[in-house]
Amino acid sequence: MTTTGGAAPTIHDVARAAGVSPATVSRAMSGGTVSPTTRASVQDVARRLGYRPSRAARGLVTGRAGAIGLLVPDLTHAFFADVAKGVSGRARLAELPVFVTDTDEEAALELDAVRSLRRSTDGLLLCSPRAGDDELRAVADPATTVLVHRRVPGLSSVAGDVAGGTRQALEHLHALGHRRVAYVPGRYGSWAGTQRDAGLAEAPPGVDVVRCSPVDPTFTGGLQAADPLLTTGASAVLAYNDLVAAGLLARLAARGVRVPEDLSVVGFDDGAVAATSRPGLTTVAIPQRRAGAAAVELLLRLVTEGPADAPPAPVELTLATSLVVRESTAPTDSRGRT
Amino acid sequence: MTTTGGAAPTIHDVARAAGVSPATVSRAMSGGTVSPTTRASVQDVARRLGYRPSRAARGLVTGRAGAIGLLVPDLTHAFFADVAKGVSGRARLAELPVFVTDTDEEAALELDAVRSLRRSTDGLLLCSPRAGDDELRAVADPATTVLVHRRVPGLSSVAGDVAGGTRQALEHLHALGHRRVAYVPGRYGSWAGTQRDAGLAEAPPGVDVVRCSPVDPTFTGGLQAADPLLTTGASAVLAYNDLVAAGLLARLAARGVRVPEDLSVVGFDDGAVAATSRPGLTTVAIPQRRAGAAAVELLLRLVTEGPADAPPAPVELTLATSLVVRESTAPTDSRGRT
DNA sequence: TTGAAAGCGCTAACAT
DNA sequence: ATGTTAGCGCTTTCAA
Repeated sequence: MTTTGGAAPTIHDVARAAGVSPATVSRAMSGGTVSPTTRASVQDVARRLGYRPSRAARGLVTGRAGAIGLLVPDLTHAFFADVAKGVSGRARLAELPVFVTDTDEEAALELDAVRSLRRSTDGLLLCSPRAGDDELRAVADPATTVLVHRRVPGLSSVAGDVAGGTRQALEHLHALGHRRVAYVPGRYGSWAGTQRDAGLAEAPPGVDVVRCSPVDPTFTGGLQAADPLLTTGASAVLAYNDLVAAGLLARLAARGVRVPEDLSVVGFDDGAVAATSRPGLTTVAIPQRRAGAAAVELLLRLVTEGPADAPPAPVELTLATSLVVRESTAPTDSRGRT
Repeated sequence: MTTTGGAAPTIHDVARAAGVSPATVSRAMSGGTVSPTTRASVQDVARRLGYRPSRAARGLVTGRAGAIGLLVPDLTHAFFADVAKGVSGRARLAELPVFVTDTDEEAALELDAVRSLRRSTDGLLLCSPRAGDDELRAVADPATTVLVHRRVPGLSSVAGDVAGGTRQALEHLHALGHRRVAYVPGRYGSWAGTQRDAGLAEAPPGVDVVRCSPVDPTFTGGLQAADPLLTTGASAVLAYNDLVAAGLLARLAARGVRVPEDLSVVGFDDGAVAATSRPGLTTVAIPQRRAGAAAVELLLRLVTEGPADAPPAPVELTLATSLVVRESTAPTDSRGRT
């Protein structure tokens, strides 16, 4: 701590030192009606004393916590870490502290966290929640909740255009001459998985999509998927995400299958792995960071406009995805070449 | 929201519904002196009403915020993400919400965040802070601050035994017959860098350590370091961290240098990259997750025992590191083989 | 074992 | 433009 004597200064300390009433200090600090002179002098005193209004006290009277909450399934997953960074950065601009909870991919922990955080925040950001639609609706207030990378009817959300991105990837492969494309799905029943399916359903005419067995959306999952994949006769593969793609790459290299000469590989997410794998991974980029920032903005809007009493119509924001082309995809006529 | 009518129930609502005074409800919820009968009935009513004590109100009277803060330089860096996950998990056990702030590797943002969070938390965890020792001491209260992966005299901390880990790596290489080991340092002046230097200074006799130019502690930094490295005549290289090692691997492969046959490579941190790079990276594992959890525990201890008035002696915890041996290191007598 | 009363630090009417 | 008053939801003496 700095040289200050003891406890943190209160609004009364500032008031006394500035020779005004606490109410005036309050007005001077927030944007109340005060003469420019007093405002300046009060703020000066406040600064000198190192005065910071107590969030607790303010929250108690205003009914706003002055903080928001963010729930993610796994902070160590690059995708969620990016979202969290976006949230943190945008929240800092608004001088809004963020409670972050890692829910360990557990729906139950998620719902617990929502219940306990609801009370101490002005709003919640739920990133790719694992809980079911009904559970979420039961526990989340539509007026103060924004989903990220997930849609639930009745709740506001910000999500990447995953279906569109999937289509882009297929078009890219189609243009390269691929006609038989394998798809390695992740876990069943996730929103992101459903979106990919929607994209696959709109494959360009002439493109056959072969579904492999689902695997864990991890590097290990990719390792597992490689061998079965080679029996499908596909000339290209679309992986559930970059991690799975990286696992594929590793196992394919071990099997002596050359990428992209023998097989083209496309990932999903454009995480750090995509740029650092060998060969560099062609992948569908989702703007997670922007999604996080956008979610904060949307929440701020909801919470600000919210008290208009009427049940607010949920807002659904879609962020464009884009295909990042690297070295893991090539035209089919390069097959068999050295 | 659930079916509740309107605002969140207060202690008065519970008191009324249970036919007791608010004071009794308070005692029943916390561990006060209440008859078992009343306690049970009050808790029952509270549960039925979905009552959650307001943190703000409680904090106002008790002087404790009932929350802690965590500052990290970059949430998307695997190392810090792991720490954050450890913190989040341990804090959940204590039912302690965590304010997380990504400070974008900026000392100024860090110090701002400390100042603004100090007031609304019971304690702060500073992970690898970028600010200088004096700045940190000026702004951080020793009684309520724990550093993670950094030491500053006068402040409590939890850190991995980086120097020891470096020594382990050198011993491993020495045992494999390497006598000339290159070291690729990261940025100047970081605590972690200093620790590695300390370990390097105790290299086994007979081992020559060649310092390369420092690079950004990233994949790109590793790419840059590879070519100069090859001019040093070293048979093995110790990289600042796994990312740099991965960059080295990529560039070495492009240059036709085989790892580990022609050159052994050792990383640092044992992040996800280490296991998924090709070849798998021998690396010094630091238990970041446990460090995060341990930091929460230490903070809890400080804050609990703290009010013993006397300036508490800073506690410095050291966590053991361990060498994870994978495929990127081999005996020197394998050099030149196919 | 329980209740009554005071007050934590702040903001928001309401006066002036 | 500023001061006075009341009270947010809770815990904590102090009495009973």
